[in-house]
Amino acid sequence: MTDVDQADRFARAREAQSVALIEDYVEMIGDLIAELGEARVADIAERMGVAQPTATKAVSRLKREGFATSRPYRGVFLTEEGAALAERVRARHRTVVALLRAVGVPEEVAELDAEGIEHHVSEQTLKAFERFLQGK
Amino acid sequence: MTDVDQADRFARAREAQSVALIEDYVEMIGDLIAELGEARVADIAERMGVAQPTATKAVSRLKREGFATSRPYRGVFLTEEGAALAERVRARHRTVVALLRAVGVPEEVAELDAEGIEHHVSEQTLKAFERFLQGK
DNA sequence: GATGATGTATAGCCTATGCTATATTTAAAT
DNA sequence: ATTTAAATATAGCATAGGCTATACATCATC
Ligand SMILES: [Mn+2]
Ligand SMILES: [Mn+2]
Ligand SMILES: [Mn+2]
Ligand SMILES: [Mn+2]
Repeated sequence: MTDVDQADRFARAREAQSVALIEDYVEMIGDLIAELGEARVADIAERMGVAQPTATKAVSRLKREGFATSRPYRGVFLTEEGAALAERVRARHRTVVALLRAVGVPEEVAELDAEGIEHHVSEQTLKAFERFLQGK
Repeated sequence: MTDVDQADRFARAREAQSVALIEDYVEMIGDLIAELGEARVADIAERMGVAQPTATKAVSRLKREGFATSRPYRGVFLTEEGAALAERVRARHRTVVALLRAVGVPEEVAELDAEGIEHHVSEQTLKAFERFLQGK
């Protein structure tokens, strides 16, 4: 393998990382809206396990990147794009957990590890996981 | 699932991320030493796909955390702890690639995704992967 | 051994993601 | 309607990880 190839891999992993937080926030805001009818910054912060100003800042980024909207002192909403991303991320999360379970990982551990793994599973790998799960 | 549980998961994923760069650097420095007899900052930078000062800064962190040693204008060396980490990381990387291949992921894609996934695979999941691979 | 090329370190900058402390707004209670 | 409590925003700080430009050291070459 050439140095450039490997450098590309690392660059890809770095990029995935930068997207990971967005994905987790968007998915989780979707959960809150589904469960409680709205997503308040305080709830977002509590579920993410971060301080409230950290959540506020994250929401700013989601807005800047077009995944969410909000007005001062009001709840947070997902744009169409945000809702679509949340759906994709949620489905992928489920598939990753199912794959881990299928190869013998205990449920608790599968859920734990999936939270990180999911962000590095490409479309191709996801498809392979789905085929594998069906063929069982 | 309680909010605290989920918050813990996210916290764990964040922690894994913070360790990920260290793991990649240490593994790669080990590769360089094995291949070239030494690891120079310039080579580290090239393989990581980052600028040279970025690699220098990373090496500083490795030293600070006890995984590497170096003297100004000389190569970088792994401590015992660093070499042990490199070995663990390399083995885990291989296992993750093997598991992906075993469930039908093409080799190229497996290598690409593994570079990110590996850092979120717990000991328990790794053991499950190994059992699954043996039982085939 | 002087010189030029190469490698490394340092300075200074940026963005992302955390935090605490505090101001401000909204909502609830009296 | 006030007052109080709760939620949110903002200010200011820290660390990690990027970058470019530049100073400095080492190594070859002549
Ligand atoms: Mn996640
Ligand atoms: Mn998830
Ligand atoms: Mn990696
Ligand atoms: Mn690796």
